[in-house]
Amino acid sequence: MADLARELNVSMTTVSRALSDHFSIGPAMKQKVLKLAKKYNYQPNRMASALRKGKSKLLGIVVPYIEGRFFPSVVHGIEKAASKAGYNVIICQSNEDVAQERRSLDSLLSAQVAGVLVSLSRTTLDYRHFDKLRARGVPLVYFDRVVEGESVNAVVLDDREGGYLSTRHLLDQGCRRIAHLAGPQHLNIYKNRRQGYFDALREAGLPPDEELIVYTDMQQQQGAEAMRQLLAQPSPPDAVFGSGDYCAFGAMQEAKRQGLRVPDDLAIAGFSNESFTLVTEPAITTIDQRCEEMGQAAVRLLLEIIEAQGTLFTPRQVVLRPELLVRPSSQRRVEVAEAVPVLNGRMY
Amino acid sequence: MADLARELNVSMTTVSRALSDHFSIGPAMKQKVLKLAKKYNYQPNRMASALRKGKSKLLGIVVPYIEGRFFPSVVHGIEKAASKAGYNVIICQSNEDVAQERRSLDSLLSAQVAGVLVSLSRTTLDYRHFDKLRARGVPLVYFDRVVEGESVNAVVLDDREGGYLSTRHLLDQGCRRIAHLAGPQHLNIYKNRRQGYFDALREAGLPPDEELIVYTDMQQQQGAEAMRQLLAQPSPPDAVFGSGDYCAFGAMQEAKRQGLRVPDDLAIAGFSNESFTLVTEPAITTIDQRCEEMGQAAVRLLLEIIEAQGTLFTPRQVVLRPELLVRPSSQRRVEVAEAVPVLNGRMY
DNA sequence: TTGCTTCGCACAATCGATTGTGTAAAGTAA
DNA sequence: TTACTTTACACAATCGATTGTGCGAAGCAA
Repeated sequence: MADLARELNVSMTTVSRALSDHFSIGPAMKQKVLKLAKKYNYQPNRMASALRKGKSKLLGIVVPYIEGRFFPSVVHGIEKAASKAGYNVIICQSNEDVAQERRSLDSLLSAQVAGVLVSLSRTTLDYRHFDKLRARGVPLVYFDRVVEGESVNAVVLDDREGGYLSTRHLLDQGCRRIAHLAGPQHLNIYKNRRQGYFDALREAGLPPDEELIVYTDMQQQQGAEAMRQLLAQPSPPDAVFGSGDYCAFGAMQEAKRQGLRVPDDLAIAGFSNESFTLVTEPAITTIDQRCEEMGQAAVRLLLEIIEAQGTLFTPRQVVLRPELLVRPSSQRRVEVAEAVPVLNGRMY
Repeated sequence: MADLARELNVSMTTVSRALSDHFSIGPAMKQKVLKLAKKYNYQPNRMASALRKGKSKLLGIVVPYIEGRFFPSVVHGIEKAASKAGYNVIICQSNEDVAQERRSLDSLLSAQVAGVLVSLSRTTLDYRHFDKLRARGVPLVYFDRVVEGESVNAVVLDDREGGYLSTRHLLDQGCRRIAHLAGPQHLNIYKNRRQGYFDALREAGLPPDEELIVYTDMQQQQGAEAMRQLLAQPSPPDAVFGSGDYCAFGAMQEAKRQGLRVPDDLAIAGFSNESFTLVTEPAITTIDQRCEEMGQAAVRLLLEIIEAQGTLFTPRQVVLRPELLVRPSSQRRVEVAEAVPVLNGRMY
């Protein structure tokens, strides 16, 4: 910037203000500065700017990990929306570990991020480390795995609705003994999926049966294990709603291994729309989580808060509607033309 | 920092030097400063530090996208290694578009990153925009999709070896007319996979047959289309080596649709170890790309260059060995016990 | 005690951009 | 022409941490 100022025989003040379109700079001068800046391909030092202004153009993300289908897609959406708004994103993985989550937050704070997007680690039971953000005036938006309540900003999928839609669909297929593979209940998402399951059953006049609910850590093996358990019961289920695709798949494998036909003897539905659900045989009915929209919605909300800095901002919770994807693993009633499944993931 | 200095009745100089363990500060004072810093939970402003020192603790990543299996896993490895070394990573997506790749670089430069990791966009044919990095003294390491040559730092999978291993394996299974679904040849990875295919054929004394090579954009549909084309030939192939899992899967679907048995009538091998390859029927033989190792290796190399700043650093190319994963889609000879496939992806 | 080295710390400039305040010059109204 | 407003820009302080230089005090040998 000093070079530009020298060459134009003006002060750095003028250059700075010309570049930021300040009213006190004449249009002629603005043009000259802009042209020269382009000529020299001038790029402002954002650190210096951030230091002086106290606000950077950086957003922080803290996710449990960047693998599988869900988080990468959300991050994809976040980065897309953020870069469109002129922000860069710093990404941190908590690896499902509170301590690392805490460290990530510290790291983001010292990097002077303008705001933070968080999806809680599985081991986070105490939320005090997030207070530091508030104390420093750094806006926070949770997504997917959130702290529940009216006082936080959050973007979530309506997991209850997802659980409801899946269970309702299984009921519609004529299933009456629907088992549920539940996930860790301290995470809002799994709790809500289970709630949706309950709601659909109640609506159908079926009493919930604790025998039909198995708590798992969502892994494929545990799904298989749960299935063994369920099939050993005197009156085994005629359908399974898994809180995740991996455990649903494990359950399906075990059922097939034991000679059951899917969906005729046992209908199966999962959750998350993992890409592999499309290529299993049969393809697994699942719930799409609107990953990319979730990322974009989270960024929109965060930027809104950032722009409202100073003003009081009433915390808001954005709820996205899940989409039920009906596939052969649960389709008992309607005989559909066998569609060739097309993976819409990225090829490589 | 000013607060600490005031409370201890020393200068900020002393505080700063005590915290960075400078020799000119006495051990007693160091202890006092450290203790007070801990008490007040002091966190240095990394922007200010970076501004003064001219070097930040930020690394930039530019990838085509963050979806599918490959890039998220690499990014996962990068973030893991970087955070262990005290760095944060800023992530940018080029969306397979040169213009956006260019913008991403500018953005990272103005964020004053200490180094950049790049995987080229599919549309990048001209590499001049990377010169700006060199001009500004910002180290650059390419990974996977690289600019070829001895003069750049790069971490790649030995794609040629991968292609060789796959083709060799198919030959070992008794296949003699092995088709190849090739990818865009201006990307090193696809060119090399094809080269490995050629090498294996030559080694086996088989002349390459242009009729058996179909150029695709790696999508599932194009794989199916290619298969139709190949099966319509007078002497159709008895095996297919796809440059990617998606197109290999497309090919397999089409073959099955036309009544061929896999692997008996047609053996199939893909590339990338996409998670879905484990659950197709039959599961698809593929090549694991060592995604996470690639990310970690790239960070190691980049940090080495950063630390060697000033010193002359001879560009280095790191080559990772691919791993052939033999699965039923290509296993003609040996009858193996049917293993239950276990997805080791992240559940959700 | 003198002279010299070493230790421990402070002063002040610096990184690059921003911004409140001050001030000429130009323009306007009376 | 005088008085006043507006325009266009410069000065200098500032954000928070770092660092070359300088200086007093303590330690040591002679």
